[in-house]
Amino acid sequence: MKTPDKRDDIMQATLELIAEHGFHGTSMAMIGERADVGAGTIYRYFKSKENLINAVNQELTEKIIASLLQAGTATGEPLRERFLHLATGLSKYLIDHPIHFRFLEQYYNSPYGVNFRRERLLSKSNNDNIFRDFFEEGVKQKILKDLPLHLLFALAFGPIFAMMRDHILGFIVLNDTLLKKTVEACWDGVKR
Amino acid sequence: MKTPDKRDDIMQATLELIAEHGFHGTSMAMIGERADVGAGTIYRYFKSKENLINAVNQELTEKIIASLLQAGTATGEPLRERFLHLATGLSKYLIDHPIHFRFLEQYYNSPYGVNFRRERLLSKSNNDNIFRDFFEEGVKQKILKDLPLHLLFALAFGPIFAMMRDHILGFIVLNDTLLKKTVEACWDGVKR
Amino acid sequence: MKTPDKRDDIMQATLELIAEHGFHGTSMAMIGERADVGAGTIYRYFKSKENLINAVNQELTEKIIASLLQAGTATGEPLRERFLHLATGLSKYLIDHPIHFRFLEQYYNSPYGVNFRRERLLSKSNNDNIFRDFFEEGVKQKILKDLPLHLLFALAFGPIFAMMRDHILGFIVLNDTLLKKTVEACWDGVKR
Amino acid sequence: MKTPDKRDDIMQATLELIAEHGFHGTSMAMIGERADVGAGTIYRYFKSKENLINAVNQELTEKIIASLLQAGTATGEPLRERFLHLATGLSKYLIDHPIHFRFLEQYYNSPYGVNFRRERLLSKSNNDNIFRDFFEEGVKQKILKDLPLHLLFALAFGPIFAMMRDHILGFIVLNDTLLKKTVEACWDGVKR
DNA sequence: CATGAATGAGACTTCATTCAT
DNA sequence: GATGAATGAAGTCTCATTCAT
Repeated sequence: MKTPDKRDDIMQATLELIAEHGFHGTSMAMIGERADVGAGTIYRYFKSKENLINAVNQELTEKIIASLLQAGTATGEPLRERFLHLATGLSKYLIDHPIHFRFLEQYYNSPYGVNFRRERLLSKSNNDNIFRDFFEEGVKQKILKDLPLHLLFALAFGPIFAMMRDHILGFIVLNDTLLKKTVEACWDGVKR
Repeated sequence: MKTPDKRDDIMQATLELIAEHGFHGTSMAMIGERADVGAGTIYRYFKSKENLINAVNQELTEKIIASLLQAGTATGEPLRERFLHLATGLSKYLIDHPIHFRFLEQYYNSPYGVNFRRERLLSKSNNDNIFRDFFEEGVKQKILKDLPLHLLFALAFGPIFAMMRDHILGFIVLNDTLLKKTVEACWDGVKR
Repeated sequence: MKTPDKRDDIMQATLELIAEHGFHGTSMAMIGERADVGAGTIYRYFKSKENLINAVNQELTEKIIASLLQAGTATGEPLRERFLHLATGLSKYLIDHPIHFRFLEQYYNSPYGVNFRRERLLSKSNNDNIFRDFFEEGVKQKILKDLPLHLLFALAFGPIFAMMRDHILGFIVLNDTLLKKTVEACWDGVKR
Repeated sequence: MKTPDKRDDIMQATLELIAEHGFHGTSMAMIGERADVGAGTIYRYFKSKENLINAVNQELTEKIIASLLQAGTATGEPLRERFLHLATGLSKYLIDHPIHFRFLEQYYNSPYGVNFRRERLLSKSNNDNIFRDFFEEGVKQKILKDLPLHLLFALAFGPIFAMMRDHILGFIVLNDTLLKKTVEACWDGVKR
């Protein structure tokens, strides 16, 4: 049975391989092999390796946002609850998809990614931006510390990314209790 | 008479280029050119590219630790003061040496670095380990949250690393006030 | 459609160049050029230079053995006749293929070859081993001198290899009469 | 205490290293180190690597000839005795100096050596040539087979060189009895 | 004289990309 | 459309040779 969509196979193979072997450890031949596709075929769907990787990044980002939007709570709830929901949702997503996290780390530390990196999750042009909305409202309500948005973002999610690295390396074993405590600690960091 | 500077020139060139172009974006030829040295000369001082990069990493790590030890405060002081000192010292070092930060990020995301990554700053074998001592004491005194060391570390310094990324990209402009607030917010994250 | 000849072209080019310029005098670029093939193409067929050279050696060895088996005489014949057949066959093959002889000399004097060298023609594991069989039977029948197999081999074929060297250098011009006399002289050396 | 003659040290180091690691496995740096001499110093005594190696070859050849001349027997003796003396002397020399043999094999199979190879031991210009004298006289007296000198040489010494290779590789263990038998077998090969 | 640091040509090998089938 | 054989630029590393000290 043929796979319905070769494009998806290629992207999935790319995601896995780059998460595992890093950027330059992944050759187009490897991707072709894993996706069960001729090396040349990749170029029917993507103009270049850079292009392919950017596409994977984009898709991943969209998936995460979608997941967060779904997990997002009604704007009516107290800000603290909304934060806990958001941060827990993000954490759980990353824990469930460590490969996505590994890929994004590789991506943002590559020459390809550095150009894309600018203003992703906090971008003004991104109307769906849940994070921006959340932080702006929190500052206005004087519930969050009076700091630039980027700093609030760093305080809120920096620990979660750092935690993920240790989790993937096996330095910590996360469970619901531990995760809950950590997310609450993040709240302590941003709340006034 | 030997030119002991040549070794330093090579390491400096490596540091800058890798910070700028990443790991695989930096060729030995580029390093040689920037250091004003024949490509083959590098191999008189370092056995391989990997070796050279490990040496740069080591030197950088030592410099940072030295800087922190110097900035470290007497153990007699209250824990909160010690933390603010430590975190501010680290932040200032990184802000003053953004290239060091960029290099280390590249390093820890490379196949070379991943082996070194394990337990560096928190290593038991590292007797000078200021961070470990600090966190262990804080937990014992019930001043810090009762969490695994790695998580405390993530809460305390995750925001600082995230902040550095945005700072380097120019998304935030840091001054002493802002830095002070951020570091205090980190304390809020870890304190009980 | 695949070009199965390309692999042969590469092996032929390797054979000729190494026979002529020796092992380290032959670069992969030279091989590519002579075979009318991009340098990188060689690596589609052979994992490394060492690999390629081993393959050429193997093929050559097989060809020689095949040629000898074909020239080999019925085991019923007198031992002397069998020897003359064998030695003449080998000599003629080498005279007809001086390049093969040059290559093998290079090969057995290279670090690559030295590992292969052990027990090739006399190997117990080589079931087709005509030489071993011949010598063992000759000793048992008390027709050949009572000496270790390796020494019998040296007595029988040492002169032929030495002759080949002089022949290739043009010091001697061989004809059938001369060859016949030489081979008979070799028999005088091994017979009791 | 300083070594009286650096030139000799360099040649000795070259001899040993090339015998052991082959031609291209021996770098000028290695030679310098083994000879306890700066790499650049070698060039005070020898114009180039090729030059140095040719010098070693020359010296070795002279040593062997000298050794043979010394071991050579009075021309009055029967030819058979003279041959046994000669061949045994050569064999013993090579067995006692396996490194010399290894070097010469490397040398004659290198692009450097191939140019020198022409007419060494049988050279007309070499007045001391014991071998040539011996064979010519033997043919004239109708004691040796009526064959070109090169072929007689191949028959007489080809087995000895082949034997040496196996001896060095450890395939045969030579003792006086075995050597005597082999040398006599060589005589069987050349005598009429 | 002696040194050995410095050099750069050149070796082997990989890989993103192309193109004939 | 799909393929994968072919390519050649570029990367890491070695080493014979030079030259300032």
